[in-house]
Amino acid sequence: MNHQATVPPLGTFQPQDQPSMEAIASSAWAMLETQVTPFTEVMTIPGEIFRALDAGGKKFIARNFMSYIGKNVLYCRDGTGTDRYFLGNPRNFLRGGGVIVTVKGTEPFWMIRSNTTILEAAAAHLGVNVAPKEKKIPRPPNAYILYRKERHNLVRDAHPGITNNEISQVLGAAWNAESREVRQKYKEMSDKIKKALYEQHPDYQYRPRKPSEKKRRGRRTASTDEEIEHDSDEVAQPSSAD
DNA sequence: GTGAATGAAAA
DNA sequence: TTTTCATTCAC
Repeated sequence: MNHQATVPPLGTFQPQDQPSMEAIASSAWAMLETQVTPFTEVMTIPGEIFRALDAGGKKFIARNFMSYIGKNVLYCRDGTGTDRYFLGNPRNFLRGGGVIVTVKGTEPFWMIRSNTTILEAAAAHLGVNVAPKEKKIPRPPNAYILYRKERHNLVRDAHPGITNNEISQVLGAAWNAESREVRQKYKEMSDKIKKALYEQHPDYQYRPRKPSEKKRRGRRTASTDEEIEHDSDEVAQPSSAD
């Protein structure tokens, strides 16, 4: 408001109202220690407190906790949205679909695997924007698909109640019975469409998913009887249970 | 999500 | 050689 003519003593100013780092660390530990029970494996640290700690303070807290659980510990930011950090053995972060994400130059953070991709989570962690993922470009239709598409409605109207599967059977037979010229005509159409697609999307590339990751379209063949490879992404979740 | 046909492209 | 997927939409 108004500036008084108060003159602070020169050269003698000291931030008396600033608690020392040691004081912060020890009071932080005093508070966190209340979480410790004989079964505690992971400690939760409010973001505010975590940030008030410097490297030495964090080390101090970590050592104290280590002496309790007798295991190495790791700081991990909660990547699921809550402003808090976890401190515990890495194993405890890897259960129930949890993963530890590390981004070069930053502290690791923990998150539960969900619809959010690791890249998106990492971007959020860094407060950085990620280029919106480009929409998937559909495969160009082949000659038969074009043929079927063109006649689909005709067959429909001519056969009330007919199913799409039956339409496929009808048009599949019709296609095979079609003259070479006619089939060639559709082939050229599909080639034109394909060519146009490659001009619009020079980088386009057909990328079928691996033998079904999720939506396996049942194809049963002698060689399909093998057991499907299991995704063994071991992940963990901050859990004291063991 | 699956099925039912055909065929291109990839693994 | 085997698998996905592009079209369609009832189931």
